[in-house]
Amino acid sequence: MIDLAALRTEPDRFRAAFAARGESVEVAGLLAADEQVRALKHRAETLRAEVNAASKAIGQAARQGGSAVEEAKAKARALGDEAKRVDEERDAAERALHERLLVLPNPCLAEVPVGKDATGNRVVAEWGAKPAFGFAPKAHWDLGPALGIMDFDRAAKVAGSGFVCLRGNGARLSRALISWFLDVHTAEHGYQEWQVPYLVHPQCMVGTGQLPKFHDQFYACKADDLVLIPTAEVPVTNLHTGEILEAETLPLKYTAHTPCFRREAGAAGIGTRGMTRVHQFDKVEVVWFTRPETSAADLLTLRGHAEVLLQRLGLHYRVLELCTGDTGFASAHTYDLEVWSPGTNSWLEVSSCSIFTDFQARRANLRFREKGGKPQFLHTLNGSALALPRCLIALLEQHQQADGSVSVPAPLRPYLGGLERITGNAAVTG
RNA sequence: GGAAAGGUGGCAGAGCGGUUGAAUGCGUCGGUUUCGAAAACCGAUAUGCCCGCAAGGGUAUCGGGGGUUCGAAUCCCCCCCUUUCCGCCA
Repeated sequence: MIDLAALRTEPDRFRAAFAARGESVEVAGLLAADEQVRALKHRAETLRAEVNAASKAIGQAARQGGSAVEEAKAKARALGDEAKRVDEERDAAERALHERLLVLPNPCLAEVPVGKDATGNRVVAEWGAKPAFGFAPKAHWDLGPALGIMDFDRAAKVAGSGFVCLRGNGARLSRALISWFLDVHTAEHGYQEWQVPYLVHPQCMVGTGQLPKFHDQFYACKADDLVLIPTAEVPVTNLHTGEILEAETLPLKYTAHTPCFRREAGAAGIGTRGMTRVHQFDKVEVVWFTRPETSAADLLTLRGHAEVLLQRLGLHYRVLELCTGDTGFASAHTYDLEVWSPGTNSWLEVSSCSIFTDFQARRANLRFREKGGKPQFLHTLNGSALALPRCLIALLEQHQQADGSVSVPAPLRPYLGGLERITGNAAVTG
């Protein structure tokens, strides 16, 4: 959520920021509504002060056995009714304004390139090179089933389209990636590992920015008023809701592996073959709660934590800096990591690293305090490190061999009992 | 799911219709004392919003929401959470 006080003092900055995102926002209307709310608030509080003073006087008079008590009560009652009426008016106006604020996106940082859509994104780094094959590389939807490690048909049987089963060494490889990611983050990058709920209160989704605007993008359990998380970002970012953290504890760096559930409404048909876009996938996420002064630099550090994983897996990838028109609703600056998929001849997003400035902190009420200072909103950052299915796709496709087998990158071998190569497993291909 | 007991400031824990934003203790911070420290003593110590240059003032908040009342942490209703017991169960 944006800072209303800031909107008041520099409306033009916000106008420009919204325009850069391609959003038309009626700033003047917002300011007028804000003005109205403030006026109502002032009136309501003034009236309430009068009621409180009258009540206090009645209490004193009653104790002294005054005679005018009944008369004073009637007067106070009338005053109280008026105060209540104005307060209800104030409440309605305040709610309406709040709803309008909740659908406003976060202004992007000044250095973010201005652009209309994905075509305005810039490639800012590229690592490795496209692997050269002496044969026609296969796509994972051929490779996986042939190796008996991926099963789309049976997933469809139990859950419909948009799901995948991993099997045997496929399942084990996925588990190895998760464990290795978490181990690197906790042992080398200073993160603390969490296991968190996969079902959360809708309010958490407001905190991170998915609600109220993107309500059709995730699964909801209406009977229990809970939603399935679309990313670990949601439960992890909301962990410290309502708390005031001591400044010296920052940055808090958390990592969590969770499944992620996404309806992908409206995405049917585009790039949905195989497991590039599925309704359920695993992901290791990293989240920072940090100070405003360091957050911009922290984003690069966080991005590095995701990149090093791809490097050690020997996977060719590139880094995209998203332009204003393609940056997500809550983010102020985003880098996407895209890994090369030779089988589909395309780049696949395996990580999105973002700084949210104080946007989520305002929504989720995340604050910190310097010693002796006032509480202030902290900054949140997060990134995938990394998303499993697309890592798996790139790994299989980039490391595939002429005979259809796949070589296992060295860091993962200890997690696979020393396995160096995945070959067809006759025992489970039935 | 059933029964019971609870949810009060950073923590512990009083308060159960009238200057109670809330006793007391602990913790924390500042001061006195000390060569220094401990102890002791003195003082300070919630958050949001509004008005104000400030000092300060106002308002709201005692799990959440509604109600009764001139006035609610205190009374009533609904919901949530915690603990214990029973049931069920990985």
